[in-house]
Amino acid sequence: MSDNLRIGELGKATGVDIETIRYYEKTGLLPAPLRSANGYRAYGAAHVERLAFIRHCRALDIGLKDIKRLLDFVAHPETDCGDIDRLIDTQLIKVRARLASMQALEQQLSALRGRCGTRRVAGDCGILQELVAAAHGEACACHTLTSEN
Amino acid sequence: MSDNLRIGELGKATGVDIETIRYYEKTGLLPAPLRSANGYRAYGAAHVERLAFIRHCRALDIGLKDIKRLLDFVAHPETDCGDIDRLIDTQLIKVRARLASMQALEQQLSALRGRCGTRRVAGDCGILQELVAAAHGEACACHTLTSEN
DNA sequence: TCAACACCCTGTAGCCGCTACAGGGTCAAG
DNA sequence: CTTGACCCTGTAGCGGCTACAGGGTGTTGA
Repeated sequence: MSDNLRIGELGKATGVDIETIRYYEKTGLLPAPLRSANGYRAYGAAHVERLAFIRHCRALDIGLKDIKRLLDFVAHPETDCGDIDRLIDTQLIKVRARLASMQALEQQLSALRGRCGTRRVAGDCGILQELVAAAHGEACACHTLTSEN
Repeated sequence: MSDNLRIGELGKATGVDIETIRYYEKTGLLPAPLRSANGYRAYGAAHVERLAFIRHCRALDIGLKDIKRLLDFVAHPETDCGDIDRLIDTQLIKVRARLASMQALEQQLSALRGRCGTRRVAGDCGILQELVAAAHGEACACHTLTSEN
């Protein structure tokens, strides 16, 4: 049913941009499909499935290399699955760390926005003053924030 | 006092990598310093200040272009400060949007991790099964999550 | 005296995950 | 027979660094 799709149709079916699909092919993430007589790519159901999987993982912010690893696991179900746990764990740790630093960031920024007075020129701007001052202050919370990621 | 610093010293003083400092110079964010007789860059107090400001803004995840704009405001205090408000506002909106999608992400991932059973091969892995299934499911929350940023 | 070492220089290429062209071909409808 | 939507390849660019290669400088200690 979902056979012999052209790239645009595959894109619509999975919600992935055409250029991105070609990029995935180039990097080996999505196998090169057959070609129809005119040279157009002709995708089958397996491609739809695989691309949907990729997109789902990307939505989970999993890197392309890790997605490749996961796809290898799918292809070789006899492998030890502990690696999958670890992959997801690592991902979770990464995400939580970023989450924490984003929260700190949000605090800083909304505090900053609160500094804006009613003056109309940059010289009197509370935000700017705060930014300049904070760049000096060693006690600023965001200085411990930089060694994230 | 903090005059005639070499690039390594400036780096230490501000916590910015040497290569990054040179990159900032190349992109015009940090003005090119004088050179000492041997051709080494010789930084002054103004550079320390400016670089600290840049670093602080980067910690707030403000883009280099916007930092340039802020520095222009600092240099021209007579400008209308409404633009600064708007810049910070935009930044805050960006950060909050990302924060929300990161939170959704964290939920997804920790749910995923919970799916891991005690099986030892990838074929039985609950995480992998969930990922494959979720890629199909249109009802999956993370599909609405992709149009973030 | 001279070798080891830390530091500096320029320039270029690579990272990730796309995105945006340029410059062409294919094909169905009006 | 022309318009327009779609497809092709290939390359370059984005942001914000990071990592070389291939060289020079300057201090320290054997």
